[in-house]
Amino acid sequence: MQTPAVASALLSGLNAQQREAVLAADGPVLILAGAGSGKTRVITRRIAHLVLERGVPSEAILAVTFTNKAAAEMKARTEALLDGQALYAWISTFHSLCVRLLRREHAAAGLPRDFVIYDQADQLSVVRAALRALDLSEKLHPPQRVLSRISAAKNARGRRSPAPDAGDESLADALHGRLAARYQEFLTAAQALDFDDLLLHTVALLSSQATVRESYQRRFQYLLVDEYQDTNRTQYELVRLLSGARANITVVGDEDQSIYSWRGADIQNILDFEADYPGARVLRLEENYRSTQPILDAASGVVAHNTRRKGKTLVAVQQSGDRVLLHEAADEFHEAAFVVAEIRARRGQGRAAILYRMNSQSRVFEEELLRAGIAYLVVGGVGFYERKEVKDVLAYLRVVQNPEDPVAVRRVLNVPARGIGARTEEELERLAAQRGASFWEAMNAAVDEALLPARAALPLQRFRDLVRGLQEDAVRLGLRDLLSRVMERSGYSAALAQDDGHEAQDRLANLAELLSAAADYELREPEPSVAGFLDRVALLSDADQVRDDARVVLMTLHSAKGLEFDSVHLVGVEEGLLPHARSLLSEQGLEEERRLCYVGMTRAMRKLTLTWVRTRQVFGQRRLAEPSRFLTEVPERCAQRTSSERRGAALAGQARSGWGGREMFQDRGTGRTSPTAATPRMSQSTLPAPLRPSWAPPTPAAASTDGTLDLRPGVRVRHALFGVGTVVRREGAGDETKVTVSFPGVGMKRLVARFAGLEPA
DNA sequence: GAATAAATTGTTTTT
DNA sequence: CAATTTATTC
Repeated sequence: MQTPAVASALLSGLNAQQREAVLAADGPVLILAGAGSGKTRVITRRIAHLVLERGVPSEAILAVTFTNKAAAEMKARTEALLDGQALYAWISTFHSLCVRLLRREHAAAGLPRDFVIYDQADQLSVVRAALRALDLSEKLHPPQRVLSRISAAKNARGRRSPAPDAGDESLADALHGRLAARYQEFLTAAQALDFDDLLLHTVALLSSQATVRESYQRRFQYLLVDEYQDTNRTQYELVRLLSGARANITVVGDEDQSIYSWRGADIQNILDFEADYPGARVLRLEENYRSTQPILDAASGVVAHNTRRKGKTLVAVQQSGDRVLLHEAADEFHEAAFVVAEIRARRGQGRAAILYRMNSQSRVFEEELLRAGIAYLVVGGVGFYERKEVKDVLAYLRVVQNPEDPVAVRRVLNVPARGIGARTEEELERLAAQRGASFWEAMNAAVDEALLPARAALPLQRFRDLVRGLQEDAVRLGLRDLLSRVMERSGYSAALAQDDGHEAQDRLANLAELLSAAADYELREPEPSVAGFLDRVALLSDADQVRDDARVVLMTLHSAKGLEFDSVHLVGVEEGLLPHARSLLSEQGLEEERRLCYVGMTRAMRKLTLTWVRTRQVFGQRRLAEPSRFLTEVPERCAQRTSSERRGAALAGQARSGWGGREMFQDRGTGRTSPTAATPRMSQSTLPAPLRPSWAPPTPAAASTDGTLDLRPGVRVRHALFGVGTVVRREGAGDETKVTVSFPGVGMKRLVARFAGLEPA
């Protein structure tokens, strides 16, 4: 029913295996897609094929990925194939799919309409509260461990994966049971769902409510799941429930890239697919388009040492290429110097990545890059939305939306300092427990019934008035304006503005950036809302920060999955680091580390370098390091070895000599840029520029600044953070214009007009 | 109650 | 080593 032209366009440039995958008939399909085998290409073309040639309405298609970035890319690439036809398919992450579903069906799911999502930091405060309630010490029960046990228990009920440490004493189990119960009570009281709950509630909804289940099964006739090897048990069930008896399900995955078992991912899901979905077709994509043969040989050589795998043979399309460079450095500083020198030498030859096992390894590389005047982007670590000031202001937003959220309330109760101390807080917690009321209710009672001395009650009352006032504002203001109001009325920005230290300035800049992000969201989203913004922020992942225009990117091996770079530098390839010491306890742990190494190596398109050091500073002490066992698994025929005495030293010298320049540096985590004149120290300094996560297309440059704004001295202007002020002085012209503005109650501020976002007042 | 100084303590990976 | 928690002073 379609023209042959379209059909051939969809299949052009595909190999036989890929075509088969695109054209596969209805029913369950498992695509074992090796690294770099054109997996996304196959998925997008399959969707387009369903729509264009099989006449499937696009809204009947559901595609699930693990990161927002992957979802955005899949959507964009599919749209490009549809010849202008609108795409109504749901393409999203597991977690946003669940949020979307639960918000629509909150009544059937038995959830409050405005439930909030707790991220890990929030979860940890809940665990601490549970420990306090049961009078247990954090020393004996590290909140982090408690949390992972709770999470494991929540997901483990059922078929596979026996409880993680089954040999535990029943006493400890009982204790954990009580902790888990308390934890869940607190979440319910706060009308909050954690990441696990999002999935679990969706599964519960679909399995208990036949009408709801059937309506979605009817709607989603075709289901595609990416990175199937990383699904956990709950995600597995969700997929099963949605695919129904029809089972038009296509899953794509690679058991060699399963690296999230510690988060509950069950490699068995992909290994058992054929048993779970009888009659499944299994297709293999074994032609690699990304890497050169030596890189592939090296990576395959490593992963071949694993036993639990289906096994496949990847063949590179690009036959020739440089050997893999294996480099030994004296210490981490030499290692960084060597890597940076390499990156510098390959400047102009595409994107480079520095991949490491843990975030703390990034620092030395950042310093070296800074010194060399090379712009870079650090993904993960302390991300933008994890910064204190950002979390604080967002917590205000949460309180305004839902004052029953005690984690948020207690976070901002005394921030900035307003005379509500630990004593008062404890008193309120006790009162809440005693009356079986929420923290917020207890606070109201304390104020209204004068249960506390005036000295404590007065600031509490002022805090309550603040929240109530903001709640009124929330009714009429948009997100950005509300946020701005929060910063202003809470005194948060004023408190920061009074402190003229470096740090406070950076924080102000971050808040300005948060405002930009909010404005950006409002502009882009068809139906912007406070809840929607908070949802999005909570579900943002590190990998979402990766911007395609960053030439040098630093990140963990985990974050690198699904990405590719012209050159990859896998650093710290040492025993205890990769494989990590904590994973050596079990054979499975070791195998996962090996897969991690494999994932890192296969990110490289043309050039791969593995480095390790002889000594490394750990615990603040210099330790001897040992080359990773994985290095011995790299076949010698595709390797070239060097060490820091020779080439590294020479290149390092070169790197040091080439200082300075006028490069733009990208700041950690946020991807914003700031001009730096070769500052030898690490700089957190920033100028506000719109935060633009990679899943959002760039905004047209037009409506950003208004050059028309009159900034002569005496003019009154409004600033998002500082409120209304009077221009005192103006310097420079055009983009360089700087103004000094006097804000009552804040003081004099010198602002770059282009970035300050001033409005006439 | 808040701001500083001192001490302690822990480091995998994260939707 | 750095980041966070705890003691001390104002």
